[in-house]
Amino acid sequence: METFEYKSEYFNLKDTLDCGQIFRYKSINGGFLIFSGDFACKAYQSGDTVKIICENKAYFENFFDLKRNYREINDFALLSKYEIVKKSSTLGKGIRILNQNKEEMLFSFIISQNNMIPRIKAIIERTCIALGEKKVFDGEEYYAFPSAKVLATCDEQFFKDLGYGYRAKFMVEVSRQIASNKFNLRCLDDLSTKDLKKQLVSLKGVGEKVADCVALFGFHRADSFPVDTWIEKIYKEDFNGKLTDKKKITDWFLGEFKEFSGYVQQYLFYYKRSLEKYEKD
DNA sequence: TCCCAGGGTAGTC
DNA sequence: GACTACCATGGG
Repeated sequence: METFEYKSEYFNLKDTLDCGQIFRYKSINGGFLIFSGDFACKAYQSGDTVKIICENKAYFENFFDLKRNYREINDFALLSKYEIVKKSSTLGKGIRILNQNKEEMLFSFIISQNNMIPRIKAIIERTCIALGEKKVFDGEEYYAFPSAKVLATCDEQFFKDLGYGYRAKFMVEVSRQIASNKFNLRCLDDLSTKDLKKQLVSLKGVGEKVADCVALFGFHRADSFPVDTWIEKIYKEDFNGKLTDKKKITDWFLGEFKEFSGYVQQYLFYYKRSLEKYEKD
């Protein structure tokens, strides 16, 4: 077991976890239990300092993206000519884009299409319990995210019984393509973001938006800008945007925010959803 | 009852 | 290329 601390005004654990990029974590006394692929860690924040307990320090240093300069990213957004970008980057100052498991991101965001975050979490949780390897970390039992090889042994009805709905057939197809090595997620690192997305979109159930999310959260391609229904709403309401084609909206944001696009997207997404929650409470 | 959710596919033109 | 019906499920 290893414990390490990271001190930064640009790391807020709760905001990083709640901003919609990760689906497997839960609150424990005073902190969080976080899962990624096969691994787990515990993380606690007090003030500017986050304490992380894990069995694989190198993995979680990379997972939390601790070697990147987030001051530069946040400053870029704070200097934006758009009021909404300033506000959202102030609220989300401590958001970091996690470096998550590529397979897990691919399957998670296939599930995400036309779905709701609490329901996505529930489906993933049921999938891990049904198929994932049972593990114990620091006294906590958990189930790893199942490999494509294991997912590929299941039929469509199995996924439907877990609540996948019409996405069940995508899971069957994609898991079998990966398990049979017809599609290899580990050979895509050297591709440009454009070519990476082209490869991802070739998979059944993966369109532009899902590919953007996998590129951003699995490959850390910050020159990605996923446009979902929330971002579409922001584009219309807060940027007075007139485009209707989602691919053109993505391109417009990429033109505005360049290599910082992915970070700004998360600031905006979190801000808009936080407002909605606040209004409901 | 209709509308919405971190949308995508397949068919049509 | 753009447009559209349809796709499961659950919450509001």
